Amino acid sequence: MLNANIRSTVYQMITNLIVGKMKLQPIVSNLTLKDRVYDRLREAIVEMNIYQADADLRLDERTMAEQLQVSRTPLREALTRLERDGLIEIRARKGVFVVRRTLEEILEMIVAWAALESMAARLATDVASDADLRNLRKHALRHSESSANADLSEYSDANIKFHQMILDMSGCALLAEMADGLFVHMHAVRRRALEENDRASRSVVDHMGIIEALEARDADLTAQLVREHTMRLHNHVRRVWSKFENRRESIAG
Amino acid sequence: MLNANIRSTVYQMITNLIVGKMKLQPIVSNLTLKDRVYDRLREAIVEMNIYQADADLRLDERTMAEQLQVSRTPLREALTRLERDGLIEIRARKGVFVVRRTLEEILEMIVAWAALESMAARLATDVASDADLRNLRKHALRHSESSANADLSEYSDANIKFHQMILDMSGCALLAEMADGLFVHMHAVRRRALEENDRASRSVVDHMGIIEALEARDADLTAQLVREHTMRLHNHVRRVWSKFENRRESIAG
DNA sequence: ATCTCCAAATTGGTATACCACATACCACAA
DNA sequence: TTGTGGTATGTGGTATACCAATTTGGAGAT
Repeated sequence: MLNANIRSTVYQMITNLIVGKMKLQPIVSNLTLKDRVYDRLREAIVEMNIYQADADLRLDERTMAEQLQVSRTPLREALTRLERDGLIEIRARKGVFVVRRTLEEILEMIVAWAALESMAARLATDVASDADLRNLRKHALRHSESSANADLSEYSDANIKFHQMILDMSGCALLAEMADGLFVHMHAVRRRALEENDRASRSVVDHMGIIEALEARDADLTAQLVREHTMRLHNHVRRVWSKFENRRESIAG
Repeated sequence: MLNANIRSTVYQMITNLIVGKMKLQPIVSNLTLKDRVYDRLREAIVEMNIYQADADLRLDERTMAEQLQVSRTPLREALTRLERDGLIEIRARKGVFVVRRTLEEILEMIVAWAALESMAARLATDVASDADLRNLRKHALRHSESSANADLSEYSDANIKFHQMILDMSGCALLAEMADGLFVHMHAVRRRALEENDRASRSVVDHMGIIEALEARDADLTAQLVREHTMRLHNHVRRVWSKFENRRESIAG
């Protein structure tokens, strides 16, 4: 099958050659089965509601291999990567399990996130272009309404986007990448955190303050505001989740 | 062989039981071949001088499998993890290559490190015990001489330890863990960075300032000093490495 | 009814065979 | 000599078979 695809692609190229107009192509994708399995599993795990009390955290290699129509070998290599991501845990002869993060771990992730984004914001005051800042302000204004309209689903996405924009504006790709790695683990947290009383409106105010500090090119102030903003989420999550943990019930349900 | 090891371990346990002196069992290590191969490869790669002009960055699966006396399967799973760590790159049907970080990437790692350790130091001003701080000061004093004695090898290790202590004192394991992940990539950088004129003595001064800020429990000042200290390394590396990059020579030789 | 113990099923771990693509090499022609 | 094409070989990718440890369930004893 793959062979046939390559053959037909090459055939197409030769045909183009004969006709005389050569354009060249990027040829075949380098994506291997392992990569595709990894992407699909990662997506599935992130979307899954792992904090449901009755959630099935157990993954069976042979079942998955059958569903994905691949052998266990590339599947296991994908699982190895997911394990390194901290999304699953592979216990020898016991099974593969999606990991449930503890409240403590979630809080630590938020702290790390605060550290990274705060530094990103600091750098951004120096390297971000005026156009970047205009973009950021535009984005924040456009979506500030959705928080008032209680359209929290939309605002949640816009909120995430806001923070990603700051990370990108730092010009330091690694900061953004590392923060992304943290976000993945907080999928179940992010939206819920907003769905609480006046969190959203407070968030809008914070964002405006950050934008103004950025526009003023005030590195220290910007870094401080971003850090405090994220640490407010930290405090909020600690307060709210404690209740759930104590009741030993679903956290994200 | 592995089987024999397990057998002898179990035999030991039974013997202990019969003799009457029960000690409890760590049982067999849950370390699988994959894990052990991963550890050994990681160590080997980190120790390897990848920036030598004539360094062989190519790794051959079958050769390694033979040397390690394991099949390619666990080896490849270890390689998958190393790839996710960013230490190697697996190119389909081309080979496995140890990645050479560019100057740009090294600089970004230092920035991220600064972000993490600065936050760690900030937290430490709040949660570190007085005993922790005494320990830190003792460590710094003990090794400040080696910088003067030009015993840079020893001071380099002590220097790393100093920063790890701060990360640990934050009480946030994730910060320390993420910083560790960055350190691995900078093995070839760290020592060299010190082996330059007065870097070491300047470093000692910085450290003392950080300790004093910690002891004063001044969060903002501590965070600032740690950040500035690491960013000085950033500037230093940028200046020094640029020469090497231009000459296209060894960086860590 | 309950407990003990063993055998079969389950499950991840490992070894091995084979495939398709990449590369190097070489024969041969211009 | 130089360039072209084919072919042999090497490499990572994948599939599959088997292994060892664990779990499970039920037969048999108490």
